[in-house]
Order: sequence, then structure tokens, then C-alpha cells
Amino acid sequence: MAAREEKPFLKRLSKIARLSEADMAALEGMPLVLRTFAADQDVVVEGERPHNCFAILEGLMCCYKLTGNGGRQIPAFYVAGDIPDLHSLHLKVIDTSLRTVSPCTLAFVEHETLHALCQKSYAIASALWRVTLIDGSIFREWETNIGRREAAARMAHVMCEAYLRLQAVGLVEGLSFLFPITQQQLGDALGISTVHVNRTLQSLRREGLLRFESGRVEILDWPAMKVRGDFDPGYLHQDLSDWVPSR
Amino acid sequence: MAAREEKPFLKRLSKIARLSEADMAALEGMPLVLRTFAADQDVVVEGERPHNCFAILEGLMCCYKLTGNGGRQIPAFYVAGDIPDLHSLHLKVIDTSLRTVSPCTLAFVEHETLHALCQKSYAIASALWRVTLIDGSIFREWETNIGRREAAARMAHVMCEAYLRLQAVGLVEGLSFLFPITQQQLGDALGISTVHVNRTLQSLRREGLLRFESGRVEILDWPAMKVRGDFDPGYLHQDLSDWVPSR
DNA sequence: CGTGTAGTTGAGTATGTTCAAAGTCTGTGG
DNA sequence: CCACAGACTTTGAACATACTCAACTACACG
Repeated sequence: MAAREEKPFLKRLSKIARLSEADMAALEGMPLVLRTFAADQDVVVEGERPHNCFAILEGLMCCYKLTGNGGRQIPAFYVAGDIPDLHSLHLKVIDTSLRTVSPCTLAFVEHETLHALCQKSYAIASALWRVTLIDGSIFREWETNIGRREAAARMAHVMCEAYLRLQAVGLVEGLSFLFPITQQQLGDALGISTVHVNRTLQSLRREGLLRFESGRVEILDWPAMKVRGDFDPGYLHQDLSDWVPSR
Repeated sequence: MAAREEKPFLKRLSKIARLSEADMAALEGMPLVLRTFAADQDVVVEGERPHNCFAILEGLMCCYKLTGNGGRQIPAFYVAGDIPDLHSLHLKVIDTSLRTVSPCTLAFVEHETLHALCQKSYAIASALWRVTLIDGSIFREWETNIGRREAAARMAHVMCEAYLRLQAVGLVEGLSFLFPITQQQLGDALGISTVHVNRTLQSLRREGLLRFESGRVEILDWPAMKVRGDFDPGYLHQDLSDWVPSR
């Protein structure tokens, strides 16, 4: 199986939690099943009862919910290093579908394996728990984003977040990064229509803040973007000082 | 200390997870510090690093975030039996303020105590983890609610949720329940203005679905409310069949 | 009886939606 | 290599939903 550097979720875990060498080794030793998916494929569908979780080794994913009147909401994006359905570990019935946005490589782990590791090491359990809690923190921030910011600020906010999360796994080049998503998907994430996404992007472009073209985002002015998007990265809990030593 | 029936979080835990008598006894034996709060008091403020968690024994609470332009978002309400800041167990810096809406009685537990219990019993860890995951599931649903439903549907949805959550801890009378909240707070939860809350409530009243008066909600037509709010309770994970046996 | 908070109403305005059509890009097959 | 199909983006115009502002009402509390 791949070395540590090839498993971005180990990189992410080591940044998010303080794990002993033994724990890292245990995580490294987990039996994984790798699978590749084309873009726009459901990996898990609302209502299923999965017996495993998966980490993203490569690619962009999202979760989504469909509403009764044909709408769709994307409550979160997931990038390399994330474990989008880690909550299925303790929530048998999945309440959200998970789907690839770009082509993806995923590493599947049995629930059983994870439960065994968590039971043996409270530090591992804490680290994984923490991962799900950071997801929760991001959901809260997105609620605020969708509920209380106008379209351009929402857009700027999500782009700032995407930048920092991709930076954390080494997937940015300067202030530019791959974000291979359609304007429709962006609208479903921000709670606005596709047409309005288009106009919002144009306006941010005109303001000299952001360029989004053929799946690549370029942030033209980071400080101004943070202001425009009312962005404070605390909720991402990327800082290790923000860590509870769990003996 | 109070008996099991007087601790709604034990009732909730026993409904949400399958715990052995020994585990229940351990949870029952936790040293608690009870404190009462008036309405509209901050209990935890964004940026703090609490060394304990609290469960709501009585009253209504919310978490909230302030935006740069003076807006406020309430990402969630919490009722008796909930543990609003359980995530602080593994997320040292709190990213959301927690505030009483009505007068509250809270039971504080030291992080240390909870860590010790979780370390000793993976079933307890799983149950508490599950609590935080259900919170996360509710956040996702609220994102969908705010992002993709119009005002009246949002309102109906939140009221349906409040009804079921209060029912689960025995705090409803028929189709009526106490929900002592102002229209402004409701607006901050739904992402709409206070004025629009008022008009939305009037319209639901006219439709014969809901009455909201002086802190009491009366659902006039439950099936119609579910339709109006596009409400499917699966995301609340109240059903114990939705439970992962964690050995 | 006055004060403050919450709720209510109306009018004008802003933000974002819908619908329809045209333009662009990319991959595929002939 | 070109033509074509399909998905994505862009534009305009009419419309809907929700916001802001300001005034007024109802009610609880001291």
C-alpha cells in the first residue's frame, strides 16, 4: 500500500491532531480498497447503510440533498484528505448523498477496522471524532453564509475556504487552485440560481478579486477577498494549537 | 444528585444509543454542577476555551454567529436533553456562541470526566460521538432549508423539527408546545428579516397550518405542515433502528 | 401612567429568480 | 479535419420574493 505521503488523509490527520508514532503506524496499516470514479457519480446515496467509509485520495466531491420541489442543496465540498462519510460510523442511515464532482480516487475502509482502531486508541478515536466536528463547524459557518450574506460575499467566502483547505493538503499554486466545478453546482452550494452565480462571478472579477475559468480559481487579492467574504478561518480549526490533548 | 428521570440528557441518550446498565450507571454518576441562567444570557462565547460541557435540563437555547455587517445567524436551537457544546470536547476553541433563549437550568460536566468515561467505554464514546453527529446532520438540513426553501416552507420545517425534538423529551401537549422565542430570533434562525417572519407566520396561520402566540406553537394540521415544510424526519436520527452496534 | 420590548402594517426598493435565447467550448464520429 | 451534439456559460427582460424604513399598536412591568 501507498506510503504516508500518498495518503492525504494521514497528512490531514497529522495536521489536525497530535498522534503518536504508534497511532500513525496503526492508521497507516489499515487495509484500504482503492477505487476510482468518473465525475458526477454517486458514491453513497441518501438512505443507504454503508459498512465502510472512504477517504478522498484525489479529486473533488460534494454531498447534496434534494428538496421536494426539485431543488438541490450542496451543504459541503470535500477535497483530498477528507473523509466525507465518516459520520456513517455512528449514524447507520446516511442522510445525505455523496457524489464526485471531478474524477476521484477513493480509499475505502471497513467500519469494523475503524471501530477496532478507535477502541484500541482513544487518541485515534479523538482525532477522527475531531474530523467530524470540524465538518460540523463548517456546516454552521455555511448556514451563516447562506442565511446572512449576499451572493457576492457568499461566493468570496466559499472561495476563501476552498483555498485554505486545498492549501492545507498542498494543492494550491500561489493564489491559484484547481476547482473543477460548474456554475450550477456552485449555485447549489451557495443557495442561488445558476444565472446569478454567473453575474456574481463577473462582479467579483470586475472588482479585481477573483477569476474563475475552466475549473481554475485565481484569487487576485487575498486580503480584499477575506474582507469581501467576511472570512475568518477560525471555524476551519486548522491550527494545531486548537487541540485538546487527550492523554 | 437527581434521579435518571430528572436528567433529560440520559433519557435522550437512551433513546439515541443502546447503552448497557453499567454505562448508564456511569453516566448517571457523573459529577454535575447545576446552574440557572436568565433568558438572553451568553453561556459560552466564540473564541473561549471551555474546560467543561453542559447539558440542558430545562429551557431553550441557541447558538449564534455574528457577521461583519451586523447580521446574526442562529444555526441551531437546543432543547432539554441536548448538549450544545459537546463538540468543545475535541475542538478546543469554540467557534460559535451559545446563549439562553428562555431561562435555563444547565448541568455542567468537566471535560476530564467525559474523556475518562469515553476512554473506559467505547459505547459511551460512541453514544456521545453520535450526539455530535446528529447535530451535524441537523446543520446540513438547515443549510438546505435556508438555501433552497422559501420563507413559509422554512418556517414550517423548523416548527416540525422543534415539535419532534420536544416530543422526544416529553415536552409537547398534543400538537402544541412551548417555544418561547421572539420573531427576531426566528428570523435569525431562518435567514429572513423580522418583518418577513411576521408576514410568514400570518400566512401560515391563514393557511390553517400553524399558530404561534406568546411563546406557544400550535400545529393545526400536522400532515399539511410536513408537506408545507418539505419535512422528512430522517435527518433527526431519532429512530434507534438507525444505530450502529459498537460492540 | 409612562416606558420599553415585541409585534404589526404599509410603501418603496433591492436582490435574486425565471424564462428564453444565443454564444462558447469540447469531445466524438464520419 | 470537419461537423455536430451536448453541456456549460452568458445575456436580457420581466417578475417574485424578501428587505428596509418608518410609523403605529399591544402588552408587560415597574
